[in-house]
Amino acid sequence: MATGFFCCQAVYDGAVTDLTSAGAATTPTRRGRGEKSSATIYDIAKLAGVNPSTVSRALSKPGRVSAKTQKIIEDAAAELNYQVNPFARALPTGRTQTIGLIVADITNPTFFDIIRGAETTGSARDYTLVLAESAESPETEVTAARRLLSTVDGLILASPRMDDDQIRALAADKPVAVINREITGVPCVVPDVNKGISEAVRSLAANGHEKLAYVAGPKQSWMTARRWDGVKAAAEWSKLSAVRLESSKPTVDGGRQVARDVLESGATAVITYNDLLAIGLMQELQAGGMSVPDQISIVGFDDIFGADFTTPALTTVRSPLGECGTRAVTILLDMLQGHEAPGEAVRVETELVVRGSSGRLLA
Amino acid sequence: MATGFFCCQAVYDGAVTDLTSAGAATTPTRRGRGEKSSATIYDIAKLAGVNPSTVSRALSKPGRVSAKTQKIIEDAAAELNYQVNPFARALPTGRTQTIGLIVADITNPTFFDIIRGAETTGSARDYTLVLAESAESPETEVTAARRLLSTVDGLILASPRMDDDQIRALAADKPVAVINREITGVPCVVPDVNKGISEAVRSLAANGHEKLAYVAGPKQSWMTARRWDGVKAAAEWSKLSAVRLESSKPTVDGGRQVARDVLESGATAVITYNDLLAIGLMQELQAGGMSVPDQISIVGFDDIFGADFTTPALTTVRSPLGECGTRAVTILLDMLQGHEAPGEAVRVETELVVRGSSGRLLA
DNA sequence: CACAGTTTGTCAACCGGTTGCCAAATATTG
DNA sequence: CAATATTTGGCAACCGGTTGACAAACTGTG
Repeated sequence: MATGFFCCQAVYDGAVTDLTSAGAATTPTRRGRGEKSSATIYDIAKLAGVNPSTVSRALSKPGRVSAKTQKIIEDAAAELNYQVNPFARALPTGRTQTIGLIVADITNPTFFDIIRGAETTGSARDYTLVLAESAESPETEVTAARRLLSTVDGLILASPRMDDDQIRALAADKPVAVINREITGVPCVVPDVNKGISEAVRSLAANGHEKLAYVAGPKQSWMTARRWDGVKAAAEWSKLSAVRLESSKPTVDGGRQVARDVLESGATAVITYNDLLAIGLMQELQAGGMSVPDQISIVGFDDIFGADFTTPALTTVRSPLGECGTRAVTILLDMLQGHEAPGEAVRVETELVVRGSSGRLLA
Repeated sequence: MATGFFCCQAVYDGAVTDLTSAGAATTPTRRGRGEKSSATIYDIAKLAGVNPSTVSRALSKPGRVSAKTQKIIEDAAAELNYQVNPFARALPTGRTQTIGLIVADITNPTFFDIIRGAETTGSARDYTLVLAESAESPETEVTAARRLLSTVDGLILASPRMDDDQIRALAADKPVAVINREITGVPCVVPDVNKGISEAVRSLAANGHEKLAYVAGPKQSWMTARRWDGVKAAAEWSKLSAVRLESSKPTVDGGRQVARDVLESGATAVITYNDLLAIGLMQELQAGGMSVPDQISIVGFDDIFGADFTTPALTTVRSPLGECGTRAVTILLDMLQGHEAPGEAVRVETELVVRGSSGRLLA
């Protein structure tokens, strides 16, 4: 039952540290064992000759005190190098200036951009990000979410593994935004796969492919179904046949393992649930003597870090994951300011990034 | 610099939410439906028929209350689904059960493993990780560190960019651990590059290489100097000549740009400051018609995610970054329990991972 | 059974801000 | 200039736990 939180708002910076006590009253603060004690609004009040509540108002309620006292108080705060104590502030108000983000796997590169997008957007609006990992387990995820929820102002779930009702329960408590999944009644940000997928399928069709395979991801992933739907529809439209293959896990290793099935399927073009599968698949096929893209074209999904490290570099449907993070934070912070949550899921565009792993069939 | 906006009218909610006008003496928390409003120790005290302070002791000071009341209180807590309010606890004690981690760049894969190691080790001991990014800027880093420091129990700096004295100043305030850099007086965890580097250089020498180039990283990186020292020493020992080349930035792109200098240097084997440089360099050399490793061998550093996506896969000196994260957290938590900080820097071993990008010279 | 020594629970004072309420100070108006 | 409206600052009660001091309830002993 670890709990974490925190916040920070560092408004007053600039003055040098201590050493200049200017000895007026008595040395005010002393604390338990940490030598360094930061100034409190009481110290400021004493220095400025006003009441602590006036200090509080001056520093948080703009316009509530006269410009004159405002100035006096700000000067005193600067001199004492004052920083609000986030805990003291959070206790009565419940506001923590913090948002939580839960991802399934910290080391999965898919989430890197989401994390960064969220962090950047959050700190631009003076919110701090607290990160937690669910280790791909729905149970851990629920626990982490509950835990986090009590210490943050809002929560973002990226590709959550728990079920819809659990998410709705969380959302009933505090603002929640979901990335990479659609749940009615909860604000969601999802990449709209259709554009990217149709571009991919059309490009494959134009290169002479007729038989397409889709390598699916984890069963409990909402996205794997959406992507398969998209591939099926686009293939139909382009008059290609499409077959769905299952992978054991959505990793490089899973991609290697599915290579056999891919060959057996007779498909000449493959779209995978994510880039890791595509990379593993490509490695295994190449190891078996196949030439990519001359004999088989491979298209990944997401455009993760490293997708262009391969030879040939991976063609992939890019999901704007950073934007997803940004959007989710924006929605959340807007909700915290009293805005309505968007009724519809927010959709962000995907697009095909053509690199070397897809092309004309030479066989 | 106006930070806090006025909002929030959520006052001490006595009984605003629901319709139970009632209005008897004291009915602070109603718990008609599930775990909506979190229970406090006062609720538990009432239910268990004891004083709140007894509840507090039962829940945090093991052995301070009798086994009998302990049991009663625990049952009551369980029934009310009690969770401590971290803010309320942090206020008087200053302890937050939280540690901060500052990295230069969230999207730099070098840090992924550090983050994961720290997160895992931390949550195993009931600490939560708070992540901040310095965006490679020393100033941002100092600000972030100061800000974080006031809200966490301890701080970890991974590859810090600020200068030694600033770090010491932080460390004077609260426990601080540093990764990837050595600073006297501050607990540090650093990969011991010597073993990995000598393995690499010896392997290159054994493959017939005589002229070695080292592609350096950012000037302000402490590690780039250490690695160059290691390469120089090992080269001397193995009777190779070694030349140092500068890169513009430690990224794939920086690696591409340095390819010219590498060719001009006449070296047949290259060790780079990190894997990204190695990957970029390899891409550029291959694009120019060079064959790796037949004409030139490339050895990276760190063994980041994706280092084996390349063709040939990258030979690299692996730094156990996850272990660095783990160790740093362990040191920090031990310090928080009153242990002494280790006097010497903690060294973790590096090792050569031989893949396809290094080998015998055929030219 | 009285008495000193231990446990165990209670009281009350914090930690550092926030905010409803009220009175004093100031501004506006007839 | 008096009367009323509006600011502005102070008081004090919180938020939910922690902890030192102390008394009541037990324990063991002579």
